[in-house]
Amino acid sequence: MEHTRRNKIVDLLKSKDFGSEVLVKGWVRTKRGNKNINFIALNDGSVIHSIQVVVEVANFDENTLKLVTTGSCIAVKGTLVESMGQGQHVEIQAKAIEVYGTADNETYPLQKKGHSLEFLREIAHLRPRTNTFGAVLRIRHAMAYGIHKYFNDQGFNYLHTPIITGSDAEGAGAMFRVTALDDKNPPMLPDGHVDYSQDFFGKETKLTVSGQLEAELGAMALSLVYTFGPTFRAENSNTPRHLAEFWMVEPEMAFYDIHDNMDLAEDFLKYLIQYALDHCYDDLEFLNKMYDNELIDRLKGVLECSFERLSYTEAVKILKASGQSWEFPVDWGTDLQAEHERYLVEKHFGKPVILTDYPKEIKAFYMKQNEDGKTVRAMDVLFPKIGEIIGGSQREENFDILVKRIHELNIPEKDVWWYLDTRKFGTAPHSGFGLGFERLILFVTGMSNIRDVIPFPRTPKNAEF
RNA sequence: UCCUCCUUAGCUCAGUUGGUUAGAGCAUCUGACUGUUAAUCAGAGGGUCGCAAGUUCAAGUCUUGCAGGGGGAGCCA
Repeated sequence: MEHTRRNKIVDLLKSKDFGSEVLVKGWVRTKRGNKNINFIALNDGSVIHSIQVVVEVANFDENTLKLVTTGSCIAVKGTLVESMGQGQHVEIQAKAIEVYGTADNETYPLQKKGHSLEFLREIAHLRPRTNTFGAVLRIRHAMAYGIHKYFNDQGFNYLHTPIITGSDAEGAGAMFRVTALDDKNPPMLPDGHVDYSQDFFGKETKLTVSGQLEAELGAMALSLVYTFGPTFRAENSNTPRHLAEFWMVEPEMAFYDIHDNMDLAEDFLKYLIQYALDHCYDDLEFLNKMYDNELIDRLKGVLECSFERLSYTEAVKILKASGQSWEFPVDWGTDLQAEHERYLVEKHFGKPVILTDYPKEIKAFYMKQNEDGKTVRAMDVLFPKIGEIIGGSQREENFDILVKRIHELNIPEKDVWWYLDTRKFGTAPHSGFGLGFERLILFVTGMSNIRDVIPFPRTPKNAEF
């Protein structure tokens, strides 16, 4: 049995090659039947559907069949036939079964019946074997591939930015420290602080919160670059939209202004959603049926509309004129709250919204300042259900203005000298944005908790598996 | 981190104003059934009621603390 190439279930389910000999290997979802005939639903993860294996009990060793239980892993050699039953077109008449791995029914946690997502989070090592997580993980893969394909086709270069960083300049949140010092007896300075000059890198280092600053360095040579890698935030965020370890996509484009940036963001998101509909329809259909009846309609809706683009200032006017009562008051100069963003996206416009030109005080130092002296060329893409999916901006390319802003915010110039050098030598107008990969997967799958769209979520108080 | 709700069988949950031996469905096990579709039917086993303390003649039920989880908020992607 080992020497024959196995057939993938995704291919067999589409096959009309009845009578051919096939070999399938996978995990048993259910076995049912009577003392004469058994039906095994076998899944190998190649597709959400299982294939039905028909077993004439008389032809098999009773002890072998006893080991074929929900969760066990088996290989089946048999004949592909047209199904006599109602639920499927093809099935396999089994000739030989080899059990690779048993799964004790008394202790195997996954049942034939549905489980709560909360319970499955506690057994994240086994949840990929469920229909739901199979679907989510296949979609996640397709989106990762689609991202690379999109940027490659557009002439972007995939730039690997560092995971370990010595700069704390992004200001995107609390960071995890990286150290090789003895945690029981670290070298100390006279002032009582740890002496990181004796650490592995000779300075204090952290896990990155963003690859953007380094991506800008790449864009100042290759014109079009993007990063796609893990990102870490040590914030104590306990929400269905935050992870301590997540994946972020950050394109950075020389010679793009804020409008080019918005065009790219919109086209990029639509491409990915179309890619999911084209390549993951079975999985989307399952998720649409089981979790979110409006999922596929919502995805198609995004493709059909053009994103509403307006300035922060205009948004504030709309919110003030809305007559809604807010938990947090709307006022020019304060950041918009989730309730405000939701109103704009879900009630007022009923489609994705791109907000631009925010007050500079509530945005990062590197964003390009407008002539009004008050706002910066930021752009946030807001999506229904999940809120901010993309945050980006045109970058400040003027050396003097950027240095002045850095001083205003008390960012040590010595930490970002290399970043400032790009504005000193051959500076160029440029733009970029960050897409939270898991937030994209949330939107595309219709899942409602970000912990269910990454295989092994890292959140406060949880680094299991 | 804040607000709020939850924690009872392997899973999902019910459990009345505090009162005898804590229930159901599914799962598991045993048996029946010649093609099933979350198979069906019959029977059986399965519980430190999250942990700790308190109130009470009596606590799954009331109080306090702790832990874990859900939802909302903040931080953000």
